[in-house]
Amino acid sequence: MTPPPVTIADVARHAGVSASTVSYVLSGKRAISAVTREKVLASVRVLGFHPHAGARALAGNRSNIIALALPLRAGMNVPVVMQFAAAVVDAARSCDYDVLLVTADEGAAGLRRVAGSALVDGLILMDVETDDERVPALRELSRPSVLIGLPADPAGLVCVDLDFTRAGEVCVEHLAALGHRRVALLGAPQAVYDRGTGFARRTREGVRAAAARCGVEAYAVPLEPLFPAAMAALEPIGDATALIVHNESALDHVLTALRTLGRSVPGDVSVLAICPDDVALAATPHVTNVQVPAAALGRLAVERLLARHDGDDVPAATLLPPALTTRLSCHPPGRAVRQF
Amino acid sequence: MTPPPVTIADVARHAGVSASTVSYVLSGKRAISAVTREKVLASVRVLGFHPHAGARALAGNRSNIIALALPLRAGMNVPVVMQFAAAVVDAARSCDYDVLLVTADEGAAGLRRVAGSALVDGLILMDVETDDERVPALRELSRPSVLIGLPADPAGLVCVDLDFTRAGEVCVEHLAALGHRRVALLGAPQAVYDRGTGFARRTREGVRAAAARCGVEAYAVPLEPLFPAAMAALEPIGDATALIVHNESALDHVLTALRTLGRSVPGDVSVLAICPDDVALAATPHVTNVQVPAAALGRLAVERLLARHDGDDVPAATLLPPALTTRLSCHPPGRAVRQF
DNA sequence: GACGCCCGTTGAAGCGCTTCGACGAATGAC
DNA sequence: GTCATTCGTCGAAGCGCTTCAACGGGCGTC
Repeated sequence: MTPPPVTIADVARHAGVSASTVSYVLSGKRAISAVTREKVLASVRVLGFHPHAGARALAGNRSNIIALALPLRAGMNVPVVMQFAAAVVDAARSCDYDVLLVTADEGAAGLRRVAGSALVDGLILMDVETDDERVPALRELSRPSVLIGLPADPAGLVCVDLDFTRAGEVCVEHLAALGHRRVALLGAPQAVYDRGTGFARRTREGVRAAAARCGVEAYAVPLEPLFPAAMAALEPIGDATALIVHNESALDHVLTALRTLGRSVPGDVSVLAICPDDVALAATPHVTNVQVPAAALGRLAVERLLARHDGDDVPAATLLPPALTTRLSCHPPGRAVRQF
Repeated sequence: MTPPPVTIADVARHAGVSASTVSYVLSGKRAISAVTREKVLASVRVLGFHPHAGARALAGNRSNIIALALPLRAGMNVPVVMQFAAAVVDAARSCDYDVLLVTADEGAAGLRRVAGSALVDGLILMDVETDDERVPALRELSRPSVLIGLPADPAGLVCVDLDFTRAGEVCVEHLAALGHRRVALLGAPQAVYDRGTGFARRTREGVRAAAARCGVEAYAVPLEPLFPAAMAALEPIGDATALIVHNESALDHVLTALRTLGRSVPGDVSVLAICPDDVALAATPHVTNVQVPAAALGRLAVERLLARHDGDDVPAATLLPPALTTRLSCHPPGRAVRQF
């Protein structure tokens, strides 16, 4: 019923060369004459040869798989996680790597398992918490790893992330320059802060630091991504003239809540978001935002990982500078603006 | 720097037995005396032995990995996809399988690659389109596959899904029983219908069929998951007394839009959703819903796949019957209800 | 014209595991 | 007491690939 699988020996026979020649053609690790190469490639095509992944991993001592540890728990900022995942898969595939999905539930044991069994050549972790049990485990693994995020103690680890502290500062500086003196940070759900997730806290610290520096009064309010929660969150900060929303699932709800309260954007309130560009552009009006560069970070993580796997050394931490894109949702305070 | 990996031979030596005995202890495929077993297991523990995945795959002719093909494209109903992914990973892990992430971008070639190279023992596909190029490819693969969803021509394939046709019918029947005579289906974004995604169309057909049968007038409107889109969608269906929302990302926006228009739920309009329970419970008021059983489907897909891999034969298609949970958002039409 | 070199190719040795067939010891039947 | 069985263990073969060392033939050099 199923045809017997094609092996490298079949290809070799068909092309009239040895198996090692086929291997060298495919890997390019040795010079092969053009004529032989073509013969071999033709046979590969004709026979539909796919090298056996297990055999390759065994002999070559590399599986060409990387593990991606994702927080699949409910309540995560799901679309952004997906963007990261897509970026990682994309970047990995372009380097001929596949991606093994590992959930955070499996914890450190799961990482030890996939690394210890040589199932993967390296690991990428997302959403690492301040006191994540997996962080010490990573240091003892026989495979390299890269974190997307910044744990409390990044010693001995390679991390990439957006510079959220700076992002918080940039937001405040932008608003301060426009003349705002009272701003509110609408952040992640409370649970995310409690969990000690780095990016949420760092943004908050950046906001506070820049506010102090710029003579701006700053509130910080956690926020569930639901309309009633957005309404409730706006209550205690009624006098803020600008909002920084660091919660992409809630952005639209915040805008709706403002509309419901009869406060126009940017006429009465300026709104600034830390979110992916597509979210900022899907909102009405288009929201000035600091981009969360999921694609760039995913790609960078893969690059760093493969570089480490090849024995190159790489910077311990790379924090991408935030980029603020001005759109239609921010204005100086205190003067209503006509919409065009 | 990195200690040399522990092999089965090391364990055998340490335990004073042969390598095959270790293998049999670990696989349980042959009777082993209790005393030997304990000795071996102790050595495994002491040495921290993890069998080499590649070697195991090569010798055992099974990788213990399944591929999960996900639509990582933007605009998908992301949280539900995540729920499915989590369920699949969970179920797979509980059977000692790992999950390889394959994106829809890779298309049929990607599936051929992972199956052809024996990287995976089987494949699970989500979000298959009506004329998906991958469907014919699946039939020729040397590995079993299971679809979550129902393609136009499921011949020769194993599929599991919610019975969305029936779900649409159940919604209309429920509303008809309450006395509603004009209902509107607020569905997926237009692009999803255009793409020919099965579940969206089947729901619509179910709604239409049941409406005709029950003497109910039914509109069907596609819907983007944004507040302004929700507002716009409500306009042409102002006289409907009940809404069926089959778009979980838009549910909250629809409720907000109704509130904005001064129409109370369920006083003026009944709202019924096809969505996961947690989404229905997060809304205000809690929304009567037909559950999308992501966890059950994910688990079922894995079970079916592994059964096929073991050579058992399994039903070609399994459509789970929809379950409607009555909450607070539906009432008979035409009489405003006081909120308690 | 002989020598050494390099290029393209090959055979063979593993990589670490599973599994088959075989073997010795212990057990039960008669 | 002998013979057939069963049980627990072992040795060896082999899964399909990569890679090393080696080899033969063409070339340039003197």
